[in-house]
Amino acid sequence: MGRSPCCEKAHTNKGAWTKEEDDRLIAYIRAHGEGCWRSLPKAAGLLRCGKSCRLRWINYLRPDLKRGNFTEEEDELIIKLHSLLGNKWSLIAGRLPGRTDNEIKNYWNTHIRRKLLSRGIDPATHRPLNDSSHHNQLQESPPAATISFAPKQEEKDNVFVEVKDSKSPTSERCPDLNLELTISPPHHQEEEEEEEEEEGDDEEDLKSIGRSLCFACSLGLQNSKDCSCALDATTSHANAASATGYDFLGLKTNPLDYRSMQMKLN
DNA sequence: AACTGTCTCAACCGCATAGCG
DNA sequence: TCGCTATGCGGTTGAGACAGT
Repeated sequence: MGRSPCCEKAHTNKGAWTKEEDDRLIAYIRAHGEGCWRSLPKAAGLLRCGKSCRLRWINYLRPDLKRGNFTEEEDELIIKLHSLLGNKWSLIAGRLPGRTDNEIKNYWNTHIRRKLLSRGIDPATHRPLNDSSHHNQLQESPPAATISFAPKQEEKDNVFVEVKDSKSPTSERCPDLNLELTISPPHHQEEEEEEEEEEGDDEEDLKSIGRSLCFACSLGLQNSKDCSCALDATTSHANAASATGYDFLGLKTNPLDYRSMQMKLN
């Protein structure tokens, strides 16, 4: 037995939305706000399931959507974020105000994938296509654990961003994406990659995380009494702040800021 | 003009998980 | 603690637009 359907399919419309349906949905959300998607269709007089309403609103009707071509800067940001986060489209969308996860996912699949391939880069792994030394990592989702991206030329003398993700194909300790950022001096990426190919188990992941932050800090509890960072308190806590996403990629915003956006309804 | 192949993107589907009683 | 429901997410599909022949 499968799970029961999310709605009474016999009495719901499917497919493209009509102008009238859009108007009804917009009018209802303006009056009552988002939420209660299950009951919304009935209340709004729509013959749609709640999921469909939610998707239509989020991906198409929301007033804060940009709805234009992606800029070159957005392209590059998406590529960087994808190399760090993998196919976590909603997290990526959280970094691109006015863009939806669906839009970015489509754009990735239709444009950016091709762009990377034309550059000779595997869009799944963000490594050179002919880089056979990493063939074991050729998979649909990029290796989300311990990903580093090389700084651009002009960034090489600056800090180097390294991401530790405890949810990865090789370590499934935590059910939620838990990005832990550390900032360290520039180092030799090649060396580290070789080292990690040999390690590759949870214990080693934990060790490498522990080098930068204590457990409390890695959870974002940098003011906790449990903090036991051996490192200089100031710098380690600055790192912890970056781990919680305050300055992720220099954007200084909350990773999920779009979710907390106030609806700007007229 | 008609046909065919390709591309794009809105929408759907199913699963995971948070929240609640 | 358990079971159920609602919501969110990522993968996939398919209709329509467009380009090429």
